[in-house]
Amino acid sequence: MQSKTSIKLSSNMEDYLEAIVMLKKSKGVARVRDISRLINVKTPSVSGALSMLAKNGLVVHERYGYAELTAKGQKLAKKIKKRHDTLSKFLTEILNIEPKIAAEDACKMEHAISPYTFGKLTKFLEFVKSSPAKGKPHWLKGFGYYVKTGKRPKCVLKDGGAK
Amino acid sequence: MQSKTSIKLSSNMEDYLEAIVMLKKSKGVARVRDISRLINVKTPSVSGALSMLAKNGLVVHERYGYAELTAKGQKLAKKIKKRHDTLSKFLTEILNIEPKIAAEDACKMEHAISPYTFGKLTKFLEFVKSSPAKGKPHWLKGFGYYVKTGKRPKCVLKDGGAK
DNA sequence: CCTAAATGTTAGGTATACCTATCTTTCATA
DNA sequence: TATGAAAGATAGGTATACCTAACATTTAGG
Repeated sequence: MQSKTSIKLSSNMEDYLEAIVMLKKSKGVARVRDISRLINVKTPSVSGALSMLAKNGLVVHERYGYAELTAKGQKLAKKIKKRHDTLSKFLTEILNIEPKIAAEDACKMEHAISPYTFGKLTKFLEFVKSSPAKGKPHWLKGFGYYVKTGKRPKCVLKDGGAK
Repeated sequence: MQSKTSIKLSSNMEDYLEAIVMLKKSKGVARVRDISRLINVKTPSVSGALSMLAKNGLVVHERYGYAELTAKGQKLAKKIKKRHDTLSKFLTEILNIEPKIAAEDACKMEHAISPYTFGKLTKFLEFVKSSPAKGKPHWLKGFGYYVKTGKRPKCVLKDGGAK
């Protein structure tokens, strides 16, 4: 029926899906109560969300039972998680934001990023990580210094020429 | 009444505020019809939004008249615009995303970014722009090369040592 | 095994943010 | 200056995403 192309889920529904994944990983099962605590809503909201997700073929949920992802749900959840992780990594590793704030912001921003921009961000992180420097590349350390002191680091090697 | 501290506006209301600013700048006045066209909603939605914003003291709107920002509305709008511009600049200048896509993504992401993260992003752009190199710093050109070719640029100056 | 607390569901209500249909006002111009 | 088209407002409807209150089921201790 509605399983033709890749479903477009609302931010909220994506959050529920993410919560289920996290709980399965951490507790083995995803219960309504735990989902509600995780995303700070009351249990009736979770019940409603689960029937929504079930209607979309992403979740299986028997009355009074656990929430389980279908294959389709898992596939979607994996995409969502990747987006979250990439954004989170960018915030912590590039912008030097504390993990707690980064996690919060990633949670909100992950719903707003387009596949194209996600791709570019992924490439950017790849590029930074592939630096031949051990740990952070030189310029990124320079950014840390700039944030701390408000001044650019002394230029050991002038960054001028090169195509 | 509710004008005590800085108002927390919904993403949608922020969009209306932005639209008013843009129209004032481009056309001199902000009409309901133009707002509706700009953010792709019907005129009754704009009417509703304007009374909402008026109730919050951000906009003055006489029946059948133009929408005007109050001082408070202008202050808020300026903040929102800055957030938008910063995000947009990051997407275009750092991630090399085409202006059109960048604008769309910035529109969605700007509502999700926290003040803290916004601050860091601002600093990051500052840092990049303050590079002694003419134009983009060397490492950023390297990223462009990496996106195009999938390979790291030949390291003219080995990026290894340095604190 | 049975009951009380925890958990889950259902029903019904609120707020946001849209929409269409209909009515009112404004304004350009014939 | 009268009028019809454009613009704006209002009324009423839909969908999402919450909530509280009340009811049902499960489960863990006594």
